[in-house]
Amino acid sequence: MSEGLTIGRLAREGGCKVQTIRYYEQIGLMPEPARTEGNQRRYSPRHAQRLAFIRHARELGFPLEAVRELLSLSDDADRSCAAADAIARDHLVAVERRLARLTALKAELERMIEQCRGGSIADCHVIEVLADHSHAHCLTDHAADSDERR
Amino acid sequence: MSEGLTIGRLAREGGCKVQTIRYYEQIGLMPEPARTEGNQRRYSPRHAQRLAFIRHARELGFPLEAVRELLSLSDDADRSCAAADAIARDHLVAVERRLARLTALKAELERMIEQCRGGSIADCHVIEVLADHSHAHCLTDHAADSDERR
DNA sequence: TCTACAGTCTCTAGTAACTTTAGGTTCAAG
DNA sequence: CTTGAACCTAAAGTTACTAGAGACTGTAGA
Repeated sequence: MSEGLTIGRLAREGGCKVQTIRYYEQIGLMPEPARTEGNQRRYSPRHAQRLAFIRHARELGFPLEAVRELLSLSDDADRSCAAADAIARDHLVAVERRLARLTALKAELERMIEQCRGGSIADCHVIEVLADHSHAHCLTDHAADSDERR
Repeated sequence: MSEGLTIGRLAREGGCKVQTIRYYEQIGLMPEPARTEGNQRRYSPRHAQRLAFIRHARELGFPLEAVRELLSLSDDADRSCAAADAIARDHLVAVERRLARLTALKAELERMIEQCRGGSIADCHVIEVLADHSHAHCLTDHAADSDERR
């Protein structure tokens, strides 16, 4: 007869783990829900909505801090759209950088593998390419670093 | 008059931070270098080569564990190239998955931003798209999750 | 009503790959 | 001989969770 969703159901709906929800609560992204007499969390549809928002933003790759900002914007419907737009634009730029980098990596990996035609390590191109950075056939733009790592 | 590279110079050459080198030493990726009387590290060209290998592999996005394997393969020039090839192939698959995902994200972000034409949050599409996952215009393939996060 | 057992609770620690901080020591130049 | 940049160790912080331990709750079937 209990009211509301259990954390397990909410997790299934939101496409995440139970622990993730508790984690979001702990860091203040999700509000504390009601509890049963036995101290178990029971969630309302509003909670489900908020989790959906968070998960969707995360799936789009927004870092949690950006999600937090986005949430505070959406809580206050009168403010201008500009801030949300700026966050989205920033993120787009980051995504584009990562994309460019990954595309280059893919090309280089394919070339490395292409050249690997068995034989011993002594003339393995995979190893060789890695060992000698200045190798003429290195396509990677090393100026564009610290994107992948961040 | 000291022999060898200081850690600072090695870091500059390798394109990483001083602390990163100490970290690699700590986890056994870089061998312990000689020390001066005053206990400072002094590196040989061999160290520089090894760091270059590691950094290059990292730039290509290989996780440190893969780098470790690759290093042990390259230390032993008689073994078959097949293992290195397999690692590279695995990694290529991972890169391709991330690439596909990022491409979809970019499209969705662009669409979100495209639709944001000022106005208040109440009708901001950035927020709206995030809030309503089932929105018809959501392009993201949510089956392909857990790539971005990992 | 009893009992199983899946689900829940809190708390702590672990993950990758570093980065940062604190508090001190060494090196090389002027 | 003094200054200041570069170095040292050790420990904690970062992101976004994930996993485990050990105990408790909720509910469905016998």
